[in-house]
Amino acid sequence: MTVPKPSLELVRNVTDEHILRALMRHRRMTRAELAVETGLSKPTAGESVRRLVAAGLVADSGERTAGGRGRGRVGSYYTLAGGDRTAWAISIAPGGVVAEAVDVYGETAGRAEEDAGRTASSDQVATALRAVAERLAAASGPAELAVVSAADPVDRATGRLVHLPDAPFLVGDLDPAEVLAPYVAGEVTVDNDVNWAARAELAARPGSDTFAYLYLGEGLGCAIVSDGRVLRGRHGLAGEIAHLTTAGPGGGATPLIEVFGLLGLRRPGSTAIDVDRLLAAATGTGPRAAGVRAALGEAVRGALTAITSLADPDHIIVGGPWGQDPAILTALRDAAARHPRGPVLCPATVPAPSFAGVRADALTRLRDGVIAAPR
Amino acid sequence: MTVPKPSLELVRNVTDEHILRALMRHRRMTRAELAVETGLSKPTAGESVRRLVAAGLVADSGERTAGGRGRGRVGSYYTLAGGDRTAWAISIAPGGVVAEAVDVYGETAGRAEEDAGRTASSDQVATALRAVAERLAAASGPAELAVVSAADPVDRATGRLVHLPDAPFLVGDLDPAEVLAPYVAGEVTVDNDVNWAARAELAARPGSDTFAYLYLGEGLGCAIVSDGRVLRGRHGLAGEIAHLTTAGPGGGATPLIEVFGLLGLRRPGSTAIDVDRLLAAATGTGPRAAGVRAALGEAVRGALTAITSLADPDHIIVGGPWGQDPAILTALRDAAARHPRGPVLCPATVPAPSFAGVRADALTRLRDGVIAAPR
DNA sequence: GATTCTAATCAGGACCCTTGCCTGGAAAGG
DNA sequence: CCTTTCCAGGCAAGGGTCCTGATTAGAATC
Repeated sequence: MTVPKPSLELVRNVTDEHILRALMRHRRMTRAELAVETGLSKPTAGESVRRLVAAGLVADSGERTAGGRGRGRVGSYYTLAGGDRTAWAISIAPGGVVAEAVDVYGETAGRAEEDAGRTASSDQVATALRAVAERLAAASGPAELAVVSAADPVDRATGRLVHLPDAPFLVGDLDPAEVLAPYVAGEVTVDNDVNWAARAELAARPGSDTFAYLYLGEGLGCAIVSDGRVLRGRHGLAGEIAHLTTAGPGGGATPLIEVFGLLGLRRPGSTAIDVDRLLAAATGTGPRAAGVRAALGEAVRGALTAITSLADPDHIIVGGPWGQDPAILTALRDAAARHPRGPVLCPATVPAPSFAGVRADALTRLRDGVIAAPR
Repeated sequence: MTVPKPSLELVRNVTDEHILRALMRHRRMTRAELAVETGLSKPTAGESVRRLVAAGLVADSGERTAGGRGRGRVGSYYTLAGGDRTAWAISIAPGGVVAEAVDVYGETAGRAEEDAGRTASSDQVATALRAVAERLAAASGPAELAVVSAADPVDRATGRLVHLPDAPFLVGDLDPAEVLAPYVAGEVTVDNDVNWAARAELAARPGSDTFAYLYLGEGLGCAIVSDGRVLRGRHGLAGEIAHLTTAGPGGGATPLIEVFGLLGLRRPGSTAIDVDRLLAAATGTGPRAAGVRAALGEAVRGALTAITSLADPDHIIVGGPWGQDPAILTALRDAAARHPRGPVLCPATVPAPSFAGVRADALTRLRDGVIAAPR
């Protein structure tokens, strides 16, 4: 039964939710201001505040109105009781860890970063994550919950980073939830960085809710957003395109990731793409660079075709260090134009997109947690 | 603002919805039975019935309880006032048109079929559709709404069948909504038959909400279901896999649909696959048939890889006249096993799946229309 | 000190749901 | 034939929630 039982509790909860969300937007408000903000009557708003104070979700801040405002009776400012609780937004990449603590008002309550060097082992990354959590906990207390972006495929059920055979594995073997457990009271949500980037672009472009996000960097990734939802798949591995069949340099059917091996653009002793070498080889005006760009275009075209065929996006956002390079992007556009339903490619717009995505989700979850609190 | 304004009207609407849905499940009920069924109190249920009768949504059927039931006071049986209104579920395929009228109770109020011959033109199909609508309207009155399955790609915005370049186009140029307009009062919903088949499989397998459906017949189609939702894409063309890059008979990168041309398995003068010839060529024990099966397996493997990479389904359901052939399915399984994240293939289980899908959707929409009626 | 202005509260009324009790009417049993 | 049993339906009271409109409380201004 999807429809709730009719009851007055239902409508009361709706009222309380309006009050709580208004306090999230404005930090401190009097009963009268709350009534105006929510559109409720003054007595109703006042009664809801009384309930919420009794439940411990809202507190009289002690501050009084007056002082320059009007000359009327002093009003009491109310605030959320758990206003100092925070959610953590964390980005884990091979280069290091970035974390921010956000409060229910959406403000940053703390920030910590830890460099891990370009070729860090998974142990080093775990250590960096632990150090960041330690500092953040010291600065702004433990977290209610954490939302994590990782530069590797993430198992949806466990939140662990997983290694797909022969695909780039950048951060390495890691269970963020386990590392963060001492510092986080509630749930730790983990997802792939490309999915978070796609969610950030989704939030940044209202009215555009069906697109794909193609990430071209050390690793290859793709996120599909359809009707405002990110496709995750059974194991959370949707968009792991390394093994997609495409056209290799010789025209033969080749898995996408192997094309970079054939072109000599994978980092030696690693599964990752060597971005620096790729940029050096593919940019410039010579015929050799043009040849590399054409080969990359052909290879990526297979991925674009698959995305277009299966997901029918309105456009494909291309992000990542070499995908956004102007010369390469042009080569990709040329290749895409040779397909009947060639997609529109556009560069990513949100800076630090995956971090923006986790941060927004952390805030949403923190706020929803307050609304869902028993009362 | 996603949360509704708190009001008592909200809770009253919830009550009325419970009463209406109970009457959809049980056809006729007394006030007392409704109270038990909905979990509401007798006065509340009775009051809701009074409101709904006044609004014309519910009617006293005239029937009285008594007669064998208990020995108590006679009760009045109430029924939905619009119980004779119907929604149409229609399947349009090159072979012909099948349509059913369903009422709010989920029962079939009428059925009509019209054969159109194997190689019907789009005009002939339109004529068949009109004839079916005519007969259905004569038998059970005009429809509140219609839900249509078509064996071609469907433009999401307009509901028209669209012709993608060089892809099979089976039914032909047709706007079902226009043909049905004289017979249908409300909305005409059109979608691809493979999407409907996937929705039917989704309903048939509770607990399994992330899979793909691959249709292998005269046309090629694919539906992706993730977290219980069918991926439709910007134009409704998600899953149109004809141009997917795959491995051709010679090992070169080839669009999927062209493989059938290279193998000589497309119907002459048409863009469709010749299923009979394909089955004749690919089944049997000789080495030639095994070779064809291997080529088909390699070609389809590209599609399976793309689906697995992009959508990460739990399993891939294979349907369609030649996809379900045991020998071919075995060849597909062999090919899939050569992929690192090789998907589990299983044959379709729902008979007449796309019709089951439209029928269920028509019923849902008809019922939702009753609930949403002004009162 | 009177006036003005605003926050908070009070009073009254309209709904909506629930529990509990009562009424009407028909079958079953003596 | 009369009484008992049983059940649909209705009535009344009580608890909640919301709203409008009026009133009180307290501080700044004149």
